[in-house]
Amino acid sequence: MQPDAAQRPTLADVAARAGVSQSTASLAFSGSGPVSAATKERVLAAASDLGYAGPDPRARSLRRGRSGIVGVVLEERVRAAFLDPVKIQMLDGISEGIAPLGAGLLLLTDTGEAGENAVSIESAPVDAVVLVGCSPRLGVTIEALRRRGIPAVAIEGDTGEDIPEISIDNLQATRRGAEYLRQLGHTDVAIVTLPFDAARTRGPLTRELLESSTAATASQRLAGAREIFPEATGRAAGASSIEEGLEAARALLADPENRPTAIIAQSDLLAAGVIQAAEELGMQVPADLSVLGFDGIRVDGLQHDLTTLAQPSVAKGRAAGEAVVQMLSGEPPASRCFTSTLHVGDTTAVPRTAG
Amino acid sequence: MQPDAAQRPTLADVAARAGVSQSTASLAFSGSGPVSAATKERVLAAASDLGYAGPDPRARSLRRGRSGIVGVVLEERVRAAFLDPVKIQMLDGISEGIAPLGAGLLLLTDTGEAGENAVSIESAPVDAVVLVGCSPRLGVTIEALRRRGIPAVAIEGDTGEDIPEISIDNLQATRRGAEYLRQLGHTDVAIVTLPFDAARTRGPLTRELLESSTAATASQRLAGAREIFPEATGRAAGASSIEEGLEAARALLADPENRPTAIIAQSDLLAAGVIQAAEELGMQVPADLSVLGFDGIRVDGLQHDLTTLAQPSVAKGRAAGEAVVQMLSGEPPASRCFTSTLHVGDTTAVPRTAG
DNA sequence: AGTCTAGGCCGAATCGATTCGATCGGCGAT
DNA sequence: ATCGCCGATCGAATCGATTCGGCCTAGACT
Repeated sequence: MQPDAAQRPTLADVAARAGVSQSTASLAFSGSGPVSAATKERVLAAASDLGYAGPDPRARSLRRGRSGIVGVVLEERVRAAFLDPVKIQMLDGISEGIAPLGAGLLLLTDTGEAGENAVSIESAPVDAVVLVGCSPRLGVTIEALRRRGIPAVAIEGDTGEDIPEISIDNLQATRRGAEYLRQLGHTDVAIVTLPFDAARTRGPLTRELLESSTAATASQRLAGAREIFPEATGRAAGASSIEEGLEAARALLADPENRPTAIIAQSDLLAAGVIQAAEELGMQVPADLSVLGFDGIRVDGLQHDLTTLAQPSVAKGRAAGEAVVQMLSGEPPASRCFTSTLHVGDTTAVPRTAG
Repeated sequence: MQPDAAQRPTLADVAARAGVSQSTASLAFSGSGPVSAATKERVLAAASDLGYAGPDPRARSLRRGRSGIVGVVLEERVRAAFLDPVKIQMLDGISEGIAPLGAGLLLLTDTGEAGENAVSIESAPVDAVVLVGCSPRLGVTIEALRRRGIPAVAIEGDTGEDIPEISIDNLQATRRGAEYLRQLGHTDVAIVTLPFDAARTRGPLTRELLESSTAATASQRLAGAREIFPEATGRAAGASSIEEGLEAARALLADPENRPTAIIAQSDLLAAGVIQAAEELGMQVPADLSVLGFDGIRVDGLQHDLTTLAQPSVAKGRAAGEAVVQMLSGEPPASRCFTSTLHVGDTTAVPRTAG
């Protein structure tokens, strides 16, 4: 084993030294039971002598059946989530929402890869989890949680199950944004979407791709756009990032003869990439190309005030955290749907009349 | 208990149904032992029938002595850490560094408040922890970890113990920045520091405050500045935030007759606050006041290109994660010290010659 | 053909604490 | 004075899995 095989003292050792039974010693620590002040002090003194650091959380949680940990399932590498301001805001909100529990936040990813020693969703000592983001693997994850009997709440995920969902008006919001573009006079609009499937397939919006979609957010936002522009096509990005937006937009704008006058991006980061691509090609935003984002974050380094659909990310996280608290206290949790607002910045304008 | 008292199946149930012993069933799951393919399949089938979701992580970690979780101790509320870009970058690096473990990342705070059910540093099922940031409570925390026998690595914390430390050249870097200010011609320089003590005392840099300092980072950076400007004084902020920088700078610039020509802020966020305060007072940066930051992050909304000491935050986190991996595999971990570089932006200039 | 070997499986101890039910004085009430 | 009750404490079962040592049997080697 470990080189420092010097056995750490256990509650039994402490009890023995204090001359009380193990059960009494336990009571002295947890405080959940009648113990005389004198005895308690004696136990604490013995613990101090022995360098006992308090009950082992592993044993405690085995016995109690609760670990005091809430899992947060991110759909991607932790690193990627940290780079996404929306995720950070949600995490922030979640941490605020579960504060009354005093529980820790365990970051997990939904990649499906489970190493030998790895802590995955299938095997993490959590009392509840919050599913963050529209992960394509949602179904599998939920099934695993159900089997383990772990309560869950989803943020932006069409679970189709009995787990509460915290969402926003993806379809209506996008429709509102699209409508704004139409009012400005746009008719030729392209879309850069979030990933649709588990493989995060990048490329044109083929019918197969859409039909195989497991990502509700991307589908809903697309549907909202198509209620206004039924013919609109575009490309799916491999993630919500500036880089992916750049790549998708390069493809959409490749042919100078045949460019849309506006691009609807399903996230602000994608929108930032789109703008970058347009400027690379010598186009001006919004004169030559209007760009609509989604999220309402500030994109670092972006010189524009993005026209976008601002969603209350922190509030979503907080609501999810509160739902967790409710579930753990036995109350039936409620789903909630928040509303996004259209922020008009300087990346949208009347289209330049085509020649 | 829980309303869903329908007992979840245990390994024993699975074993019984498969007609094998519990030990064999365990082997079938963990794969660490000789089990015939047929038996293994039978066990797995039984598990599937019963809806068994795999070994309970709580029991497993009690027996194995490892939880597969690495704790990250933040010196403040999780929320605050999420708002600090430096922290996020470090988290990012840590997650990258511990990737080979496949371990989860548990976010913990070092506030010392331990509620009834709360998971604190004293009682979290972690295999190791990374102490992030220069928490004034470091000593107490480390003592608790030592008693529990949990290996730790500190980022920016003078532990004075045998735990490895990942740091940067705080003193030398600040001296370099201060030297640059002196070369520009500044002689009257004030300093806005990070908190020195557990109470995060805000206010003038009194001798008592400095002597009671438990925060190495603040002390080192101050020492570096004073090697160039021995007489420099200033104020301690209550945290690394724009708000705190604003408040400290308001005090330092309160008297129009007696203003420094430059302010050294111990973080970029503080520097942003300083700039804001100066502009509030009608001063121009850098014409009326030079401002030097520390960190090298991009501060959202800041219109300046801050002159600052850029530190490799991600690399620090990654190094810490790697050190954790080493410690858990028994190797003696090594401390590392990274180097910061002076980035000259547009917030520093030759001082306006005093009347 | 006899013995040795090793794979495959089982029993039981163990990890460290929590908690239910029982025991035992001592004290207030009748 | 006695009954009953309550607070303090103890014993022992329990949480759910891992793992060490031992046993059995079939195949291999001489």
